[in-house]
Amino acid sequence: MSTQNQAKNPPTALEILQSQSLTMLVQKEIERMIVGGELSAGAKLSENTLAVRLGVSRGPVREALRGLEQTGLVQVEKNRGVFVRQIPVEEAEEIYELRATFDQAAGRKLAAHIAPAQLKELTALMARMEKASTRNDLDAYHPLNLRFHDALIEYAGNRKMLHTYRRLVNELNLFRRHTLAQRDRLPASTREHRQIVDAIAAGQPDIAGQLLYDHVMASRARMRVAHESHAQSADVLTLAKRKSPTPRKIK
Amino acid sequence: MSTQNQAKNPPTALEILQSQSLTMLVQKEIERMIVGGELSAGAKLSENTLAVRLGVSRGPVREALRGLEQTGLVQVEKNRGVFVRQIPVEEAEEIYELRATFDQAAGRKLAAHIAPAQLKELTALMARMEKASTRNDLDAYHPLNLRFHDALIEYAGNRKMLHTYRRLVNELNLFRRHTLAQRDRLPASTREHRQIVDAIAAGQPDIAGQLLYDHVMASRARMRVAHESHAQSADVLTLAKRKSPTPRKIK
DNA sequence: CGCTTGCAGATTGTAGACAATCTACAAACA
DNA sequence: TGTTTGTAGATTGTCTACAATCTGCAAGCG
Repeated sequence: MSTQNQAKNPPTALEILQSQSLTMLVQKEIERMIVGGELSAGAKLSENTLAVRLGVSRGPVREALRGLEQTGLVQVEKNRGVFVRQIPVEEAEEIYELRATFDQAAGRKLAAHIAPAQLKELTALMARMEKASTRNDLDAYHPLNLRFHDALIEYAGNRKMLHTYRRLVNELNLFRRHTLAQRDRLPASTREHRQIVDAIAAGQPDIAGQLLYDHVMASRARMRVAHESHAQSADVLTLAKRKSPTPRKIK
Repeated sequence: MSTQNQAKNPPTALEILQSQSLTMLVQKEIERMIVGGELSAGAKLSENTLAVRLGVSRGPVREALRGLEQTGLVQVEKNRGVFVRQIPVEEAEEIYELRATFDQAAGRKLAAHIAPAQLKELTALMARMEKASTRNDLDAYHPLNLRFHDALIEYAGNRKMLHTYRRLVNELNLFRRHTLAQRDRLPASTREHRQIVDAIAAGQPDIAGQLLYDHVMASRARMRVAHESHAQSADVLTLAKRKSPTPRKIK
């Protein structure tokens, strides 16, 4: 997908018909519902309900769900159904650590050689984040932050890394509380971004890499704190909302 | 899967029946056929043939193929069929670079704190590789090398990283020529392994990480050389063997 | 009163059938 | 002779139907 047509060549209607099978469309739609929050973590996905709602039969729905299982968005339990995956905090932390590793590697590469246009784009994103930060506008800040880090990986020029990174970030969306971790830490986060861009512009690979690693790991630490502070009430809510808990009931 | 029952608790027959749906079994079987070389890169996978051969209907086969598509092992072309993916050399290089990043991170962590039993296991694997190296026995060396690097990632203690790493290595199996790259380089590779284990044992994170990164990137360079030296004849063969080339024919 | 057991409804797993599309070959034409 | 076009066979995409399993509730039993 992203290996072809990178940000140019709008695919023709013919190509769309050729490549977009019902299954793929269904998969994208379900994925949209999940990451968009329409289906919350732990929710059960009924094949029949989805099929009726999307106007197709159960076959394509089942195939789409198999695909989503491999991407880590849903969890299939035989004869019981498929559920939106619940990411335990330990797994979220592991993903953060992986992201830190990716960002570190990207930072190194970019500091060694970055195209002027790319550096300009990073600087522009950073400027917009600084504005959002002064307004303490988390809703504006968060998407910019995502774009900033995504751009870092993209500019590093390893498509496999970019693909893997995006899959991980997508999965992390299932762990809702991580977004809130940034609240009240926008100034610190913004400052770190500036240091990172400066190190890249100055051509200091080790420093840029280390700053990025520390930056992401700091987000991870904030996420954990936010999780723990809300742990009691939030966990009770989560458990109550889930219809059938992961471990099979034994009567 | 690997998050539960890690190398203990042999799953009971009951748990097997509960978790193993036909689709999953079919998916594993097809995957085995692919990585085992029974189905070579570019080969077409006929739903009907697979279904008959495995004694099931087309439904589970289609679902399994959808899953394999997400893991990157096969490529689905609408109304044309699914094919075992062909990994271009550029993508193989990207995977090597990603592996290098993973190994670097794992080396750092292990040098900081590794359990004695784990260090002992790494040392044992290394000793067996040295023996294979003196006999110039690539068939014995290669699986040991895989286990060595897999153990490094496993011992680093990030299950998400391990899962991602294994998926990448699995995908790399589709790029056949990379195994041969090690031939005649066993002594160099073995020497590097010893340096790596020494750095880990000595508790030198930066050195262990750097050595591992360089080690994998050296494998990548050898792979590229091996690829280029066989490029002409091999590519002609590959193209001839493939029944329907990726770009759609236009009459 | 609490626990077990059996049944009814609903949901998932699988198979088979039909429609849409592609591929290949052969016939027709310039 | 080379190109185009039409058609037959095969393959894939999707739907419908049936079998297997699960869930929840109520009746029976201690």
